[in-house]
This record gives sequence, structure tokens and C-alpha cells, in this order.
Amino acid sequence: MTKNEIIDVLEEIGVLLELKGENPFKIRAYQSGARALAAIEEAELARLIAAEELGTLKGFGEALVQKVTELHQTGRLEFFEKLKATVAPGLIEMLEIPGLGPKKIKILNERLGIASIAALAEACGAGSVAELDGFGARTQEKILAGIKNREAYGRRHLWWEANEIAEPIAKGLRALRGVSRAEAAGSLRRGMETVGDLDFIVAGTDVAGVVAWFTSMTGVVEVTARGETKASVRFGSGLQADLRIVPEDQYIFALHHFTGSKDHNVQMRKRALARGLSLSEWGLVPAAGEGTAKEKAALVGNRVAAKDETELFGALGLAYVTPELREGLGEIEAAEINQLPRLVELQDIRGAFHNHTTASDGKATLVEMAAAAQALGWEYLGIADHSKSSVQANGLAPERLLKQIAEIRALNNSKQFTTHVFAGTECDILPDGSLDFDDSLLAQLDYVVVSVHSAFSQSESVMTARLVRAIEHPRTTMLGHLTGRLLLRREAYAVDHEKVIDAAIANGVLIELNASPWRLDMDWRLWRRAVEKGLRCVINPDAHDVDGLTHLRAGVSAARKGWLSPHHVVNCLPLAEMERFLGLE
DNA sequence: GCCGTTTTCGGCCCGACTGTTTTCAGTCG
Repeated sequence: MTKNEIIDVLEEIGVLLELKGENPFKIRAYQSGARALAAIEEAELARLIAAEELGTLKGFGEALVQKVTELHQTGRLEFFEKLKATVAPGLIEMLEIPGLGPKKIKILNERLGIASIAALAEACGAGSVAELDGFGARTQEKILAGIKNREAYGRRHLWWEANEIAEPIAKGLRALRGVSRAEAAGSLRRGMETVGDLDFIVAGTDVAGVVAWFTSMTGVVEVTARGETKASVRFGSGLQADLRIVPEDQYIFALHHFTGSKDHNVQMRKRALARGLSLSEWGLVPAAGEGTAKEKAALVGNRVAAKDETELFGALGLAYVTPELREGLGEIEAAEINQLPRLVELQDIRGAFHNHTTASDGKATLVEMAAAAQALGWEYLGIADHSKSSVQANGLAPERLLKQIAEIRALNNSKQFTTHVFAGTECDILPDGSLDFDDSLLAQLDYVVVSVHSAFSQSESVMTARLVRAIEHPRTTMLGHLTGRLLLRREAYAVDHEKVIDAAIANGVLIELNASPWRLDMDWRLWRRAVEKGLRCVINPDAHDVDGLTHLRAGVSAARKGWLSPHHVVNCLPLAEMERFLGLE
């Protein structure tokens, strides 16, 4: 069994033990065992097991050593099988309902025989839940609402949409009396492609005023918690937002803590401990001595002061790590030796290539798009409307494309805009990997984007061969949206990323980082290794209207998560160099 | 279940909030 599969088993054991009402510290032992495994390499685990040295891992005693060894060697664990057989699967699902934890689920199961969400809903409807000790009418209502909302509200939200809500809230918080600093933390701040909820950290004194403002914002449909220093609200979209108010001198620690990620925080705390310090949301304090972390942090002079995150990282001997990199994927090691990359920024981008107009399925004309690009300060704008096979997108037949090329040349000659317009196409990759236009037509264009818009359900090997064939076409400049995924809506089609990346490198073809908030494709997790192997990136907004050009920002965010520097991203080149790159001199 | 001794048991992270209680247990992060 692989390391990740073993981690999953340990975590599931933790959940099952929770439902059985086991000793919480035993549960934690399994959870920390899973975390310890996550921190080591697959090969290291194999070596430790072979050398019978697994027990040297912190948190691994006799029981965990035996269980992990058994899983690794046989792929099974009798203890786990037996445990699973004693817990109804419906109980695990019930943990997803807010307000229900293992204790309450256990009572529901033992007293009312409830073993599924359906049975729970029924019991709530009949009023029998409210009659249980420790339950009441409010709890019963909350459970029912939780079941009802699970479908609609349980889902994640696009970064772009969440950010559009978060930005004005952060601004509003900062404008409040008694608030010195306020920021959105969490996965939103890390630039994750989707976010679960919003976290706002506020440094301030007028605590009651902040809570009152937060819970009465427009768009709030429900206040799910309201306390002195914390509050939670829900918007109509189902998006939840949490607020935390802390004293000014703890703000940086709270901001860092709630920005995460969990893996990053675990590594940071470990590093602090190795230096005799304890890092938490309250501060950075000596690890030894009496008292809780909060009490220690409250002692003036005890806490390491940090007025910004640069000082926080500095206190642990690290260069500043930008939030996008805080995924526990080597950023601490790089920060330790001051080898973090100079990441690409929105201001580095000089233009982009994958954009549509009213000629195909865009909502703005060529002139409107050019005007918008100029307003954004772009040196160049590439127009790549759909090709004829994309009938659903009003793809251009050869005559219409020729006409558009002439229009673009005329627009450039007119000097109406300082932004130069490149004539391109988003040419369909047909199911067999051939392109939708003849070579003679493609040769008249400044560049060619090739993309898949049909036959999504091909097998991985067929799809991979199809993409590779298109990449090998001599007229191909860049590959559009590698996997065709639509975040939260449509799965990626099956494709061997490695083979496609290798083919792109071998043929000098760019792979696009499609900046549409629904795509962000190719995924940021693949970029770091790909550019190390020699791939070059182009960040394209795939704009279908004037506003769509601003999606570039989401693409830059994803590029930063992929450790990309300006020299990896060709549309950081100024116009003259870009023309040379495209062979247009 | 793990750990570290004051070395085989007792402690293990904890603060905030809610709802049900009337002094606190359960949940959440």
C-alpha cells in the first residue's frame, strides 16, 4: 500500500474512533501519525519499515509501527476492517452536519437508532430529537436546516467570486472606527482556485462595533455565530464568512495562522520548537515555562514582536514567504537559504493571446477589446476566435478568418491604438489530433492556439496522442486549456500531463495557463516541475468580453502558486521581443 | 495511543461560542 493510502486509513481510523467515543488522545495519536507520514517521502517510509526503524518517528509507538507496517506490506489491516464493520457508514456522513459531533451522533444512534441522514431528518420532523437530553427545539431546527443546506451550501466557491465578495468587506472593515488593520486570510489569501469560506482577521479596539457591522452587512442571510471577538455569517450564495478580532500586537500572528495552509503551519511550528519557541495564533513565545500559549503571549516582553509577516518569518531565520507559496511544498526550505523565486506579478504581463470577439462567441468587438487592452496598459493583444468546427461557439470559417486578419492589419495600420493587435486563432484540435484549418491559412496568422472542444470522453491514451499530434504541428504556437476542466462544474478529460508537457518542450510549444477563473488550466501544481524541465508558459485570460481581460489576475495568482518567475512566462516579454519570439520580424 | 519520567502512570492544546443548562458539555477551528 502506498504512503498516501496508509495516511487515508489512519485518518479514517481516527474518525471511526471518534464516533465510537474513544479516548480523544488515542484519536489524536492516529491523526498525528497520519501527519507524520505526510511529512516524509514515500521512499523514506519504505526504508524505515525495511530497517525496522519506524519507531524512531516521533509519535510512532508499538501500535502504530505494527499497523503501518502491516498496511505497507499486506495492503490490509485486520484492526481497521473490524473497526469499520462496527460503525454504520451513515454516521460518518452525519459528521458533515454543522453542530453534530461524535458525542451527539452517538446519542442519536443509541437512543433513537438513527444511522443515516435520511433517518435523522425524519426524526427531526417527528420532533423526537428535541426530546432527547442535551438536545432541544433549537438544536433540532439547526440539524434540519443543516441537512437542507448541505447540498446547496456544502460546496466550495470559485476564488474569483469569493474574492469579489471579500475585497469590499476587507475595505469596509478597515474603514471602521477603532480598526487599525484588516485582511482576508485563508485559502483566498493563498490564491487557491476554489475556497471553502472567507476568514477575516481584524486588529482593533471597538470590538462590539466591528461585530455589529460584520453581522449586518448587505447580503448576509444568516448569522451563524455572534460573540465578543468572533462572528460568522452566511451569504445567499451559501458562502460563509468568519470574523476574528484580535489586539493589534497579535494581529500578524493571527493573520499568519489563519492564512495557513495547515501543512505550512505545521512546518513553521516545528521550526519554532527547534529554536525553543512556540508559534501559535497568539504569538511567538518561549516554548518552556508555565502557562498556556495565550497567557504567555499576553506577557509584555515575553512575545517576539512582529509588525509584519516579514518580521515573523525573520524571527525564525526565514525570508518572507508570500501567501501563494504557503502550501508546505518546500517553501520553508527555500526561504531558509534565501532561494525563493522572484514570482511573476500582474504588472510584469505585457499582453495576452487567447481572447475572443463578436466574430465568434465573444461579447465585445475587435475595436472594443483593443480599447480595453490599451486601457489596461497592454503592449499587445492577441485575438484568437474559435475555428469552424466549434459550431456551438460560432467558429470562423476560412473566409471569415481571412476577413478578420485583414481587419486586424488595418486596425494596426490606423494607429488608432498604441496596443498592437496580433492575429491568431483558437484552432480546434479535431478528434484525430489534426487541426481545423489548412496549413496555408494558419501560415497567414501571427500565432496559433490549439485547443480541444469536442470528443471529451476519449480514453487517456487516445486523448494524449491527439494532443501530442497537435503540438507537433509546425504551425502550433501554444496549447490552450490542457485538460478542459471547469472548476466545480466539469471534470478534466483524461490526459497524461507528463507526455503532453514533454511533447511541448520537445517542439518548442508553449502551454497556456488559462486564467479564466473557471479553468485555471494547466493546474498550478504541475507548473513548477514542468518549467524545471524546460517548459515555457503563457498566461491567457480566454476573455469573451472586456471584463474578461481582468481575469489575467487569477492566472497570475495560479502562476505564483506554481513558483513561476517572469522569465518562465513569455507574455512578460515586451512587444519587440514578443514579435521576435513569434518569428514575425 | 504516545511519551517521559518525579521511570509503568498521568497528562496529552485550548479558547470561543451555542444551546441547554442553572454551571456546563459539545462543537468548532
